[in-house]
Amino acid sequence: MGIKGLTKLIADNAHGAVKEQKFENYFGRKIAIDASMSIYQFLIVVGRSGSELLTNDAGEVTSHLQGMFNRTIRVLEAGLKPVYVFDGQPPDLKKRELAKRFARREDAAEDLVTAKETGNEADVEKYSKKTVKVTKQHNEDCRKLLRLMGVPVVEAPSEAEAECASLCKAEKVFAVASEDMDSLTYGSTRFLRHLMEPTSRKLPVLEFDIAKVLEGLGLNMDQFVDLCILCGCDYCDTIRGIGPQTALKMIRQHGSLEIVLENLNKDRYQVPDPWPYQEARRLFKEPLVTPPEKVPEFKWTAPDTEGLRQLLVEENGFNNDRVMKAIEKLKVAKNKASQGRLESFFGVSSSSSNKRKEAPDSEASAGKQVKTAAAVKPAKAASKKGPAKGGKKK
DNA sequence: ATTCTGACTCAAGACGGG
DNA sequence: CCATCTTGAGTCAGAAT
DNA sequence: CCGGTCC
Repeated sequence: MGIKGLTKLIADNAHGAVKEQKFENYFGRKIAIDASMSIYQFLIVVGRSGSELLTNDAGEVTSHLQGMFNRTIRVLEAGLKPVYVFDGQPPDLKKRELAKRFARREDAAEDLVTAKETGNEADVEKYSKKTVKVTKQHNEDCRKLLRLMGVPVVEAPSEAEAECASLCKAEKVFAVASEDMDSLTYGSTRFLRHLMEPTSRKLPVLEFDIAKVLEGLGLNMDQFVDLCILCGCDYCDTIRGIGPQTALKMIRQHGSLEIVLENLNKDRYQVPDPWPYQEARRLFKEPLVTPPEKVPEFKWTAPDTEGLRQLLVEENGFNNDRVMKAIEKLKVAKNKASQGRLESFFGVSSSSSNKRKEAPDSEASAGKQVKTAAAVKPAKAASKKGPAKGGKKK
């Protein structure tokens, strides 16, 4: 579940590390996205009524396809270049955490049975959400769908978040989009939250700049990783009595987990018996990922019309007209996106952007990007609600 | 008065028509 | 050996320091 | 912008 309390800690202590951005600002950017997390959300919410989801004639769930298809079209229409990253084998250290989640799901499954028997609609709704799991089949379906849509897919050897961060560090992508704060712990240089929310919830995209996070917290990257472990992560239990506040205080004071432990009042604080912080640290700093030089260059190709029709219409009962219209959108989006990011801003082409083989959009990303961010600022101030819309959700 | 815990809750997509 | 995997935010209680 | 529908 990410890093406990890290959002608040950064908000309180590292002002300026987070910028509010607009979705449209990422035109032309390559963005790494954790696929499993998206699929999970689709299974929770798309087409659900009671404990039912969208299904094909064979009774197989299709909510994930519906969700992934539409969202990806949306993303491509906005000119973003998504790279979907799928999970591989979880590290051993995560097994205990996974077992916990498994148990929680089983409990929910029991409650669900009861709720169905007693006919309690609200409870059926509640518990069925908690029993959702992303299966291998869902992942396969989505990989197939994305490939047919011409969107690159990465299969991570282990944690998708770690792979995303690695791609970002190597500048294979501009940023990582996730809701999971441990993207930062893995070292994503640029990290986006709520990238998909603005359509549904009108939240601004939050862009975290890790360099500024470190600056604000007064830590180096190694210390930041230690801070995250001390706050609580998927790999280690927390030390009772130590939360985000004291964790930050202690790391600032002592500089590393080793020294913190040396100076820790063992009567006051009890360190969990196996507390594999060194192993956890290793997983954050040197996770199992594809070596960046072995990552093939990402390509966004034209959609395979017949393949999509076969998969969605023939095999899964999607409405033919809808699918065809959607494919048209894809084609249009592809043409629009094939122009560079700079052209979309200035209306002219920049010849310099073709020099490097891999850098058409990472060169603009480096330092100058700050200027465009500054240009956006007034817009943010102006967007301060108020006018015609009213804003009340009734 | 501050800080952490733990148990709890809630909501989560996207499109198109009126 | 098989199949596996979500997450955050907010709040409110009570306990420890 | 709200409400039903998507499969």
